[in-house]
Amino acid sequence: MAFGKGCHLHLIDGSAFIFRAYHALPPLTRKSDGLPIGAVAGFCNMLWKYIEDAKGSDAPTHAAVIFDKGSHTFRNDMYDKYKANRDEMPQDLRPQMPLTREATRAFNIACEELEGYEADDIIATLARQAREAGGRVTIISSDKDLMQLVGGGVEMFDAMKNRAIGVEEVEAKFGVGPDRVVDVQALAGDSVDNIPGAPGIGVKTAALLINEYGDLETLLARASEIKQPKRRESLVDNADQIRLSKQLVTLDPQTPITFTLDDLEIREPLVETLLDFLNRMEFRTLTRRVAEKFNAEPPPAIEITASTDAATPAQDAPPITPESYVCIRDAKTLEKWLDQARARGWVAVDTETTSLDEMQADLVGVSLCIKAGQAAYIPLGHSMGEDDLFGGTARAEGQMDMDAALALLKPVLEDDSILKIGQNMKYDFKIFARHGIRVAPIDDTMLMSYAMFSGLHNHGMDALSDRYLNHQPIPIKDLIGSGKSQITFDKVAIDTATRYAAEDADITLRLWQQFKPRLHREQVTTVFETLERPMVPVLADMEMAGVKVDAQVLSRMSNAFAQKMAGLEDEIAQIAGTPFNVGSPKQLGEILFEKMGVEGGKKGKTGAYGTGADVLEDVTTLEDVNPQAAKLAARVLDWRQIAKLKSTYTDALQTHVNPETGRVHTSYSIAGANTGRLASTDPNLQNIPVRSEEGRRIREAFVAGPGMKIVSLDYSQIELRILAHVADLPEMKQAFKEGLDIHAMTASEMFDVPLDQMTSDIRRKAKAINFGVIYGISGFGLARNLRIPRAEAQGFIDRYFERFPGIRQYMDDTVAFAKEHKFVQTLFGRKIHTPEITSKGPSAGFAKRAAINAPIQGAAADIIRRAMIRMPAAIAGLPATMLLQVHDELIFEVENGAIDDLIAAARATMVGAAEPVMKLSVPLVVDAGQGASWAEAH
DNA sequence: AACTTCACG
DNA sequence: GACGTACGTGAAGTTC
Repeated sequence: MAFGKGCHLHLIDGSAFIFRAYHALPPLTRKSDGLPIGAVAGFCNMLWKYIEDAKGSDAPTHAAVIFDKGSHTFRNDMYDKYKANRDEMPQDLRPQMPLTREATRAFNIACEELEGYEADDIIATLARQAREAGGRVTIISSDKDLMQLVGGGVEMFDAMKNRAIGVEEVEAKFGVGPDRVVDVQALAGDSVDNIPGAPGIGVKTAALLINEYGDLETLLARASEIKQPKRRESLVDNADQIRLSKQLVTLDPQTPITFTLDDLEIREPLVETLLDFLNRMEFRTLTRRVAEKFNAEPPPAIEITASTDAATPAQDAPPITPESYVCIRDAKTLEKWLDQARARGWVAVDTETTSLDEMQADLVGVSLCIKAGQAAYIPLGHSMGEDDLFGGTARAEGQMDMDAALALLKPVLEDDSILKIGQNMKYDFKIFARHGIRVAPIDDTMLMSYAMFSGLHNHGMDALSDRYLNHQPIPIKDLIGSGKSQITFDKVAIDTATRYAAEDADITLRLWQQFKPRLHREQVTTVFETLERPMVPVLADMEMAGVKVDAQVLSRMSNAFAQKMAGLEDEIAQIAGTPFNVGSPKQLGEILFEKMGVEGGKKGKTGAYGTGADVLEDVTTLEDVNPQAAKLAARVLDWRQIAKLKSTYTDALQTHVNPETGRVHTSYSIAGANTGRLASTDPNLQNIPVRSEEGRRIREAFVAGPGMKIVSLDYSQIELRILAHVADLPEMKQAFKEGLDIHAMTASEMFDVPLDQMTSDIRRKAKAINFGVIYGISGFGLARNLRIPRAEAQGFIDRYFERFPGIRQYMDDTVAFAKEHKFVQTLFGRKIHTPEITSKGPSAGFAKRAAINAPIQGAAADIIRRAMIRMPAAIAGLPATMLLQVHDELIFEVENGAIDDLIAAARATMVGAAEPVMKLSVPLVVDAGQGASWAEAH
């Protein structure tokens, strides 16, 4: 079809795709030969996503990917410094360039480039031709240099933000229409491309001038009339340079291309060619996806031969074949399998249940694996798929009696000489514990992965299997469905369940065989054995104990909150002049910043006004300017606080009270947070309110049983103490040894104020700085936190570094270490990987601060883990139970008569938790509290 | 499912 | 001249 009216041309900025892919991904290499391949992988994924996304109602009729060719263009002949400040192309990107062209052709998309011209010029030429032919054009790019082309049927599309860029967006960015963009760019220049422009004039000023004088030539002609001396001189003195800049930024719409628009017509991918290319690149996931999409058979995976990578599955491991798994239906067969486990000394174990909540889940079956490929499933609680006449479910045929099977399993699961291997063993541990079996000893592939790879990827079975076994397990959704029609596992047919469940045990064993030797190579065996694995029984016991929560107290609070909210809603509707959903930030933003005319509303990346608490607090100060809005903001803040307390706490907590135990049982994820911290879920009991008076009252509902009290012990300033130790800060260490107020001491050092003349405001500032340092301080962040000018904040930081030179050293050393090794380490050897540390752009800043914070937050996490692991022995014999951990705090339930003993024993354990492996140069201090509720104990 | 907001250390 | 930043989490509600 000839290009013409009604046609729609997509032009993809290929170089932008490549660089985005390169910087977004870690430096991946092809497994078989180590060829750098990350950018190609990202590029292919982006192209694939583009193709999928472009299939909508506004689908293109023609499309092409346009690349830059070489680095020398006609602009270099005009100006030899053009793009001269660009870094050389990274070494590992260079060999990927031709592959991106090959990839484009493999997807059967037109692929064009032209010697001596930039991709932007070709795009300009094609856009012009398409417009002249009466068609429409969409440029897939967010490059500002292309914005001059927008308008009259040409628009841009930012594929990352999923956002169209039309005339309005261009005007928002440059302050002028697309036809004057080059004038503004000529004046403002561009440090990235080394366009000189007019010194001292940026986009804002340039737009102002162009809007006033109409265009660049008029402006330059009348430059002498400009009042501001700086601007006038800059324009008068640099007129030639500005004209040159304009030539440099203006795209050439007449490049001598040798193809026509008709050549760019959309073509279906040639499936075989495409799959062959993807397979040669060894992109497993994408190959599979593409094959699935076209219902094609994926080509046989490339054989990996010359690899020393431990990720290569053992040569002798048979392929994973779910059809070969055994279903154990009688005692004799089970005994045979258990004998195998006894003979080998290990067995991989996995349980299937009816729920993810271990406290409510019923056991449905157990799977075992004793050797890669040799796995079995023991169905124990399967029912018929359909309900019977009486609304109950009949037990499925061919299953062992549950008690009989567990009686055979128990001696093996509790046998000291047989290692039980699991993936996320805490889950199975709890299931078995509810049947009177304490599984030990254990290994856990999830925790092994966490010890070795924290920060690199998550540690779920699907991710590990895909990554380390090159195998995608049967998705659970295939068995039980999803959403409303989801069924419980006991309803799954036994033969289907056998394939799924035994596969999990098989995968777990294979992962374990691969990980076990690698723990040593990665030098994290001690971390795994002293900080990860022992947490499993400790946390399982805490979770099973649960904490008593008085639902009546919560219910009363919920009712009170509901009344208060209703009152506030009425008041808010009245101030706004119209009722609206107060819980909708979008509606609130529109009312505040449009209807009520509050100025300075800032839109986020989705185009919605920000209405966070800090923004609303600023609005409340506008009493004189806009009293109605100030009042509205204040009421909304009140409403928000109560709504949060009600929905997240007083309402939700009630639903988490277990009907059998009358207590709330959280679940801790051991491998959730990168730094070694735990995370609490379902419900999260690590973020129960405390900072506000109203919120703190929720803790009154966390109570002790009759004759008992809640006891709380928390580390005082543990992260600052660790910082003082690792960064070697003599003044701070001394202050901790003397038991001084550390924030007051910091303030005194920094602001030269004697301790006896300290004010709370100065101390507050020092406290914010102390925290800031732990987080990888920046002037901007501190300024925002303290609500002071940025320059002042920067002054504080400079002074802090001057007074505590060890800090700067620590930060520099940590970042340098991270850059060299791609991980950082805690005092106890825990590794936290920081793959982003070498990336460019904003993510580099994030990675840096995370790298600075991780060893400190991580060491604190290590220390409380050590205390928790020792705690059961330390308090054995006392009528006390450890219930909760909140990062630096442990909460116990203790009989009244044993409170002092408990505090003494637990405090000693916590204070000495770093020893004997680590002798800190600062003391650890533990504060204790007690009471009828958590509110009183804290 | 993504985004925004807000609770904690 | 402009941009975009404090570290680590989980849950609820709205919007698409």
